[in-house]
Amino acid sequence: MPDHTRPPDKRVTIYDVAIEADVSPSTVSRAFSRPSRVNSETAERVRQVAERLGYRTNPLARTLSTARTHMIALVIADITNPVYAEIVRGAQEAATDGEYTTVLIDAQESDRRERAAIERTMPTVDGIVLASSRMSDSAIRMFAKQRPVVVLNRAIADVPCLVTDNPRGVRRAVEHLGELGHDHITYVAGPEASWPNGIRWRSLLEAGMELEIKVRQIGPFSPTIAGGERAAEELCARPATAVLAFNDQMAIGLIRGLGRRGVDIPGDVSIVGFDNIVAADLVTPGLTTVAAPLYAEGSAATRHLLTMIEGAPGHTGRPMVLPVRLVVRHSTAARRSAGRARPWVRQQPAPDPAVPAGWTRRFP
Amino acid sequence: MPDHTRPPDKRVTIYDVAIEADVSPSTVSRAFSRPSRVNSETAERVRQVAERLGYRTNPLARTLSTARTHMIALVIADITNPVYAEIVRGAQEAATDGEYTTVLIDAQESDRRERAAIERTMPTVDGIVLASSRMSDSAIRMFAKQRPVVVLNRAIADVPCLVTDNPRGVRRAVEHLGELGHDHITYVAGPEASWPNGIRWRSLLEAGMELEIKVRQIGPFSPTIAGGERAAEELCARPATAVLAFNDQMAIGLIRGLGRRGVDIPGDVSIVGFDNIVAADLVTPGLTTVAAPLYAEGSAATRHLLTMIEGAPGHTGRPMVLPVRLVVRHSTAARRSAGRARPWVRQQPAPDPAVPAGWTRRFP
DNA sequence: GGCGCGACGGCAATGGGTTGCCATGTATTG
DNA sequence: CAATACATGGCAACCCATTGCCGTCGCGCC
Repeated sequence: MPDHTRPPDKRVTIYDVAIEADVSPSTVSRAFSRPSRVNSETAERVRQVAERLGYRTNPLARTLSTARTHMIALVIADITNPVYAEIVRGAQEAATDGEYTTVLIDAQESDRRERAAIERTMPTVDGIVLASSRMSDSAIRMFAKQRPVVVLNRAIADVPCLVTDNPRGVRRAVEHLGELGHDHITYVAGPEASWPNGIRWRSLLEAGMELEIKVRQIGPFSPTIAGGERAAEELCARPATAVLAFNDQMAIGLIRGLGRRGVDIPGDVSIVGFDNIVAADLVTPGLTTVAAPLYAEGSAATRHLLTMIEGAPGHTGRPMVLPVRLVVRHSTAARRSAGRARPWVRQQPAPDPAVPAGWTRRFP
Repeated sequence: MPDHTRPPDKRVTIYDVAIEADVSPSTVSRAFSRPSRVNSETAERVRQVAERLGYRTNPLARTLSTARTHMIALVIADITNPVYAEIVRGAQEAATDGEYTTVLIDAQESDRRERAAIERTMPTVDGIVLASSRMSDSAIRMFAKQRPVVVLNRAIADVPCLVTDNPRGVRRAVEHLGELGHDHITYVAGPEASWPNGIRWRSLLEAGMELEIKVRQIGPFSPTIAGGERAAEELCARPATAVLAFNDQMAIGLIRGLGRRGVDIPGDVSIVGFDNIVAADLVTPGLTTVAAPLYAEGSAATRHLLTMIEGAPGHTGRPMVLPVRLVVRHSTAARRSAGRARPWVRQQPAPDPAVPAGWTRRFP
């Protein structure tokens, strides 16, 4: 029969179980945390009593003596960017498998916020996965000294890193554009603090060199749709026939921004993005983009972090690299004219179909 | 000068500060946790010593005696659904303002996972925000007995709830469709375990009754783009001229699924969604949808949770309700013919523009 | 029989703040 | 001036599980 005497708000502790099972609290503790250290019959009895009393080990108390919280922090640059959804999922799955809980930190693309949040959270987590950090290398190294850290999408000496194969991704994109007859590619840059931004540009320089395709850069712009739309403005001043955007959100912004100005995609300009977010398949035209195994990124980074927390040394040589692939959709096409890039023909943009008065056209 | 004698791996505790400041540990503790309880000069001195020694209060230790972890759990149905991004952001912002840390739990649309994750996390958080829970009312009530809980997008008696004004949203959508000449609306249902799904359908019934518009329902389907595409198949068997989808993702799936079958949107069918996710503005045609103040939802729910954690009673009357508004884009239009719904003219779907051989057409 | 060893379980310290209660000293009030 | 109130700070118990160390006991071996 259930125990109605004990006030229900009082937690059951190992001491309660100890009294009931007629052993010492340490035995109860050991019965759970190191069963091999106690006679199996005793352990069984303790477990039964614990069950009967509804004992649940208090993770907070455990934390205090073991100095392990069984929590990890996952820091992402911008939760609004759908790339992170799959990364988060992969990380959570891996963490849960290892009996760890994930604390998500959204840095909102801000170095300052990121640092502040990590500093606040650091004491309560056993390790950190930094996905696309905007902090400086030295800041990251500092954190890495205090806790196990795995860095995603960035290579930093002496810190375990996991990156996608940006050079190959860029190379594939450039080859693709080259095959379509493009001999100039404009890179639309994302945040300067973003490591992938740097490596993508450098990879583009290199690929351009090898394949004899001229490259140039505009930006930086915010890595968002709005950022891409701003880039579209700028691009109008210096037209291009092929564009490689830092990420899909910017590429989508470009498609929209250029589209509104009457530029035909892919007729006038071919556009390639990075990430293969869901929306890449939703815009018109569908966006050609370099896809990365997002789920695997989150999962692998987290698994590696957990081994480090368990005491493994942490893979600090060259970064582990994950493969990418080019997904071709409809935002890229053969170059229309073989001559020099000519100013775009400004067509009349399609007029906005009438909307009943009184209805909001766009949500601000 | 810095202290080089103390081993660097040893944390500075209140005891160290106490000795150095020549007060008792309790005074140090109070200097930080209840400054009013100690002379301001003493407090200042303690703070300076603490600063000099690099003391940082250990949240884990605090946790053990106060039984407050200063963490809350935010449970969302599917991190892949962009609606949650803004909700998460609002929640995080509010939590951070209140010095709380957020643990994100992605239930992956599964009742079972959701329960399991909450049970695991419960002991380490002070409260829970349930955004679009798929659990049963009774399960939620059970959790609510153990910890402060605020429920988002759902109304449950005796549990503080926050909902958006679904009836009004539906009403607006129906009025809009009515003005466009539609006299039949098909509701494409989402998960049965989703509360908004139920209320939206009921609201539609009611609005239809009042405005003399016939309604019917198909589904349920998964609340994803894929789900919407499946719904499109089914819809082809029983054509409609106006569709209200459970959410934007399904609506987008419908647009694509129907589009592929040569159905003209909005010419043949008008489609309205819910949520106003970013992608609603990206698809062609742009999706008319009912927008909710997502950031405010997350923020308000969290703020309310924090007051409950601080001891406030929790608003358990009728749920608090947040306003919505209809965002009209291009997926809705005047009904083409005034007669009965006629079978759709199956146009030839636009052929897929050629793609260089060897390139992946779509990322699986 | 004597010695050594392993299995088992208990004691008590530990982790780092928090807080109820009491002691002291100062300020206020009648 | 006595009496009460308040401000301040210390003591020690407490939160709860973990773990190093030690004692006991039984068994096996020489």
